[in-house]
Amino acid sequence: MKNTLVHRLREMILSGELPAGERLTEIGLAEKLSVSRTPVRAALPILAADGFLDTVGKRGYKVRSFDPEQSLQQLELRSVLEGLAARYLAKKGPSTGLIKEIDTCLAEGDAIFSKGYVTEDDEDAYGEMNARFHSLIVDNCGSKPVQEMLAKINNMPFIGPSVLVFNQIGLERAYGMLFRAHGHHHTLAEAIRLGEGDRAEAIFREHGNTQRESLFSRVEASLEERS
Amino acid sequence: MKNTLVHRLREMILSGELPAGERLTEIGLAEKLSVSRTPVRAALPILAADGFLDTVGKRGYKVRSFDPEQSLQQLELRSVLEGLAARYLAKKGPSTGLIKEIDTCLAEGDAIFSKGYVTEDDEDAYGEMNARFHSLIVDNCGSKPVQEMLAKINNMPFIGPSVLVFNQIGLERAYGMLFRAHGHHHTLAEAIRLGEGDRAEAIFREHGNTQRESLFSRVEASLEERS
DNA sequence: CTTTTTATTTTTGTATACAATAAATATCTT
DNA sequence: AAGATATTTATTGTATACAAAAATAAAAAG
Repeated sequence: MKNTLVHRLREMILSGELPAGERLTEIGLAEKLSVSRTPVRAALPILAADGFLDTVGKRGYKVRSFDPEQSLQQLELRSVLEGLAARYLAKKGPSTGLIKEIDTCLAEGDAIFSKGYVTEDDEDAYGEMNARFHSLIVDNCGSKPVQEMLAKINNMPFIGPSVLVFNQIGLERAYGMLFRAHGHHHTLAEAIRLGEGDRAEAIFREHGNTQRESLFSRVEASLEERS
Repeated sequence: MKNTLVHRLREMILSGELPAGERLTEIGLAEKLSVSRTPVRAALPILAADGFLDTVGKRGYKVRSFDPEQSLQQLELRSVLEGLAARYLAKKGPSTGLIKEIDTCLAEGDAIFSKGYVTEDDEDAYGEMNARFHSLIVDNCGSKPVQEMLAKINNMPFIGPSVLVFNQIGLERAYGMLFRAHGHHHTLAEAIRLGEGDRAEAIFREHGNTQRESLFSRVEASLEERS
């Protein structure tokens, strides 16, 4: 993304500087950000389309309130779409180059878990690999509409890959969770190789439950933080 | 929608006045439409987000080329999401009021097909009822993310409910197609009533194939038209 | 005192001017 | 003449002024 202003506003919303429910006027934001109305006018519809803002009547926007239930639904939606992508990929059959890249991801994960525990550094490495693995599936599924939808979902608040951080839940718990998720990666890769579309889709849907667990932890942590 | 300019541009794209691949500059469009750059500047990102335009580099947009394959993928994506909505609805159980509204749709459809044939007027009535039926499922599925995604898909070119018109394929063929689709509605309603989420989802996915057939016909017709 | 109408204020919609940047062309050096 | 560099041109980014519309407040009528 190039537009720096939508990023600034995203951060302000996620950090709570712009609290949920707050009404946003072009003039007010322009003054607060020391720019003219024109760029904020360009940024607001984008943020609304990304799910950060709600339109209030036909006049202006307000910060969308954070709804944990809705975040879970977003997460599930992503799993469904990724499942569909996996089905497509299994159906058409992955290229040999793609299989190699997938195997690289699997090997990296195996290396991490072979120790029997995970460190904080491992989490970063796993997160990077995990994102790459998912991208491999989605980018090669052959359906641009699915890709674009997933890109939008990944831009939505609270569920993008970047927030799947595990450092708030304890390393022991993270180990089990990540290990299980990595197991899904293995079985998914197998299903794709074998051309088993139904199975690939089912695995990815179940895979989402792992992420859901992580989000629950995150919500709990953020709630404790505010008390 | 309020923004009349995006509508005008949509029409110009769909009608071919702005041919696929054409580069769009703010100043050029502003002159052609006799407005200033400001409103077109607001409209272009919206059209891009809706899938009518592609970004060319970091500088401007071009009209996205019409790809039949991609339209089919969009259609399938919609079926998958509607299937998910149907699953949700079946899982949580529909309210009695909702069941009544669904039954009303079913009865309207039955009345249309009881004659054994369809007229052009019937097509309008069926189309209206069909849209209402689908809305009932989606609006009551309980997942705002799914609803918003479907709203976006319905805004995309060539697959919105409004283009599911059948007057180009002959009334005999339309009868069979619509009758089959209506049968899906019946079985779907039953699955929802019985709380059979898996079945509801499967039916709606299959339901999409009917629409796919209609789109094929439409594409053929539009290709013949241009020759 | 309530309701309707009118005036005021707030906020968004549009137009235009200017600045910044990327693309294209021309110029210069070797 | 080829490549690199400067200059020009085209196009988007930003700021500001003004117009239109909507919300709010005030005033008048019943």
